[in-house]
Amino acid sequence: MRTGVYSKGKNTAAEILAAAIAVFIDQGYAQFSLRKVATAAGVTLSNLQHYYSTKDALLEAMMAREIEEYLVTFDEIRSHGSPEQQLAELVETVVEDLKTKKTTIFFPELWSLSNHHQAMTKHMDAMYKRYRLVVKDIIRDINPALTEKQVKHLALFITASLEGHTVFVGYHKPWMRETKAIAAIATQSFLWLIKSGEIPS
Amino acid sequence: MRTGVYSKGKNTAAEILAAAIAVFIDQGYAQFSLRKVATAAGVTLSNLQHYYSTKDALLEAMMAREIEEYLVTFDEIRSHGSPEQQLAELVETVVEDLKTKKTTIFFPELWSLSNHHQAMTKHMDAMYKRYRLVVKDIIRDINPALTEKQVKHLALFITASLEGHTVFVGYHKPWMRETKAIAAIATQSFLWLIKSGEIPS
Amino acid sequence: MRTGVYSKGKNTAAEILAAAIAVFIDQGYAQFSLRKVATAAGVTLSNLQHYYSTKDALLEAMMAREIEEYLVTFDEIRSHGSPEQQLAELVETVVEDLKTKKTTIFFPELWSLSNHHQAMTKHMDAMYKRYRLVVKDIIRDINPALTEKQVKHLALFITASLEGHTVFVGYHKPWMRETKAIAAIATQSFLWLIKSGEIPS
Amino acid sequence: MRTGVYSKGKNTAAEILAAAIAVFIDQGYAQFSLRKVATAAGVTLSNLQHYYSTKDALLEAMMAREIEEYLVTFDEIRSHGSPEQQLAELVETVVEDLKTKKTTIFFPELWSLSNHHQAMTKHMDAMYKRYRLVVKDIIRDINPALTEKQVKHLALFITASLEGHTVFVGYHKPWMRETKAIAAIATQSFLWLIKSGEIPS
DNA sequence: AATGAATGAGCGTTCATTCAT
DNA sequence: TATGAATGAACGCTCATTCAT
Repeated sequence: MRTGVYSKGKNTAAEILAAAIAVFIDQGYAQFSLRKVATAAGVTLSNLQHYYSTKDALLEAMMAREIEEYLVTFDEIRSHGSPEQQLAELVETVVEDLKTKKTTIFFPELWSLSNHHQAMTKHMDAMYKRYRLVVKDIIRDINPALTEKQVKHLALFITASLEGHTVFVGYHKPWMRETKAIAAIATQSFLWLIKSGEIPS
Repeated sequence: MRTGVYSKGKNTAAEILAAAIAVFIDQGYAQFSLRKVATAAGVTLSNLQHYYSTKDALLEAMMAREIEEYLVTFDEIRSHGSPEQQLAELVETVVEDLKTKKTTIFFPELWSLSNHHQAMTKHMDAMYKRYRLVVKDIIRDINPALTEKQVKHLALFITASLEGHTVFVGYHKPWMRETKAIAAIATQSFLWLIKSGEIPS
Repeated sequence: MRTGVYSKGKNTAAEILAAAIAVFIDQGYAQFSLRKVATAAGVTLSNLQHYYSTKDALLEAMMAREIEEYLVTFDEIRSHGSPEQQLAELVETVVEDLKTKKTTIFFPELWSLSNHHQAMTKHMDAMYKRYRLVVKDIIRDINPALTEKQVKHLALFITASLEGHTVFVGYHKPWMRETKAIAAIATQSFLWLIKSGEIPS
Repeated sequence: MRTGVYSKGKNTAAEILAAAIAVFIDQGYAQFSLRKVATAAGVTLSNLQHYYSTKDALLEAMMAREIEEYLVTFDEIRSHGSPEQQLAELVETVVEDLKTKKTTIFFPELWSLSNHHQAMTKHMDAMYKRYRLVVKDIIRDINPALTEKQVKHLALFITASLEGHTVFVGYHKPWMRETKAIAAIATQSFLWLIKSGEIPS
C-alpha cells in the first residue's frame, strides 16, 4: 500500500518524477502520457503505476516537487542586500529564469491546466501566494508608509507583470535577447511605483 | 438550398468553428477532439472532416478567427481621444476583457500550444506584433522624443505586463474583483515610464 | 451516428452479434471481452465499436436478440393442440432445450448478470413476464375455475421449477440423460396441481 | 502473538475468507478480484497472497466454506418431526433462505461458474449430491414402496424445482413477497408426487 | 507473518484518419 | 454536401503473479 520505503523504491520513484517533468516540458500536458513517462524513466508502465497509481497522482507529485523548487529561490533573495537591491535581484532572477526551457514551458502549461484541473488550481494559487508574500515584504521594507491594500495591489501588479513576460522573452521566444533591458525597465518602474506612494486603491 | 448570401456549406463551416471554440474553451486543448466538436456542432464526424480535413486544419481556422476578433478591438481604440486617453482605455479594455471566461482560458491555452505547435507560434507572434504596433503608435504620440528602441521595449513591457494578469484577475480567479485598482496602477505606471524618458536600452 | 444502414454494415453488425453470443457461451460473462468478440467476428476492435460503442451496448443488443429467439418458441406452442397437450409440449420443449449448450450456459449467466447489472434485470424480467403469460393462458384453459391469484402462483411455480433443472439436466450435466423421466414427472405434477384446484393463496 | 487457540495467521486467513465472500456477493464473480478482497479485508495484496497464493485457491477455499455452511442446515432438518413434516420444513427453510441476499446471489454465481470452471463443477456437484441424499431419505420414509429409480428422480425434481425459484422469489426479486404461497404449492405438489406412487421411469 | 518491487497481459475506451457511398 | 465503414495507435487503468526483503 505504501510505496518508496525501500531505498530501491525511493530511487525508482525519484527517477519517475524526473522523467515526468522531462516529458511534461518536452511535449506539454496535452501529449503527457504515462507510457511516455515510463519509457523515459526506463520503467514498465505497471511499475510506474505501482508508485503513482493514477495519472493525476503523478501529476500532483510532479507539480509539488517543481513548485517547491521555484519557491526556495524566492526565499533566498530575502536573505541579503538592501530592500531595493532585493527587488532588483528578484526582477533579474525571475526574468533570467524565464529564458530557461523549463520555465518557459512549465508555467504556461500550469496556467492552462489550472483552468481545467482543480487540484492544479490549488497548487498554483498556493505557489503564487507564497511568491507574493516575499514581494510584499520587500515592498513594505522599501516604503513602510504604504497601506496594506496598496502593498497587496502592488505585489500583485509586480508579480503578474513579470509572469507576463514568459510568453515573450522566454526560451526561443522573439525577445529572448532583450531580457537585460526588460529587467531594467521593470525594476525602474516597480521602484517608482513603490516609492511614489500614490497607489490608487 | 441557399440561406441569404451564404450557402449551406458556409453556414455549417461557421457552426463548426463556433462549436470548436466552445469546446476549446470548455475543455482546453488537452481534451479538444474532433468528436467533441462534431457533437457540439450537431454534425457527424465525417461531415466535420469534410470541411476541416484534419485536427490541425480546424485548430488553425479557429485560431485565425478568434485572433482576428481580438485584433479589431485594438484598432478601434486608436480612432478617438488623446494619446494618454487611448493608453488608459487600452489598459482598461484589456484588463476588463481578461475577466471574460473566453479570454481567461483562451490565452493560456494559446501560450502553451505555441510552445509545442509551430503553426500556433506563428499565429501568436503575428497577433502580438500587430498588438504592439498599436501600443507603439500610442507611445510615440505621447512622447515623440523616445528612440525607436525605447519605444519597442516599452511596448513589449506594457503588453507583457498586461497579459501577465490573465492568470490572476481572470474569470473565477482570486483577484477578479480588483481589476479597477490594477488597471489604475498599470496606467499610472506605464504613463510615467513613457513620459520620464529615462528608458534603459 | 447511425450505423448498419448500408447492407455491408448490416452484415458486419449481425456477424458481431453472432460472435458475441458465441464468446459469451464459450467463456461466460466473466471472460467476455470486446477484443475476443472482435477476433471471433473477424473484425477489428475499433470497427466493432463503430457498431456497438460500449461493452454494455453490445451486451444489450446480444441479449435482446437471444431473448427474442427464446420467446418465439413459446408463442408457437399455443398455436395447436389441446391445453393439456400444450402444457406437455411446453414442458418437453423446455426440458429438451435445456440440454443444448447454449441454453445450459446462457441462462445461469443471465441470472447472475441480472443481480449486478440493472439493464440485464430489466431484460430478464420482461422475458419471464412474457413467458409466464403463455403459461397462464394454458392454465386458464385447463381449469377455468381457478382464481387469477391461483393462476399467477401456478405459472410462477411451473416456470421456476422448469428453469431450476438447467443446472442439473443441462449440457454435460450429471442428469443429462434423464430428461425424459424428468419431463414426465413435471408434466404429471403440474397437471395435477392445475386440475386439483386446491391451490393455496 | 496468539489470540485464544488461533494463531494470528489463522485469524487473518479467516478474515480474508470473510472479505472474499462479501466481495463475491457484492460484485459477482465477474468483478471479483484479489485486490478488492485485500482492500475489503484490510490487508495488503501481498499478504493475502501469502495465505491464498492464487485467485483459484482463494475461490476454492471460499466456496468450500460457504457450501459447508449450507449443508449443515439440511442435516439438521432430518433430526426431528415426521417425514411429512420434514419435507414441509425443508421446503419452507429453502424457500425462505432464497430471500437472503447471500443466497440469491451466491447460487447463480456458482451455477454460471460451474459451467466454465472445473473445480467449481466438482464442488457444486458434491454439494447437490449431499443435498439430494437428505431429500431421498425423506422420500423413502414417506413412501417406502417407491423404487430407487423413482426416489432418485423425485429427489432431483424436488431439489431442481426449489433451486429454480432463486431467480424469481429471491432478494429484491419481483416475487419476494409470495414465498409463503410458493412454499405451500411446492410442499403440496411434492407430497402428492411422492404419495401417488405413479412416478414414470 | 507481512509487504514492497516489479512485470506482462489484458481491459474498455478515445481518437484522428482514410475510403466508399 | 453529407455520412457510414473501417482501421491502427494510443490511452489510463486493473489485474494476477513472481521475487525480494
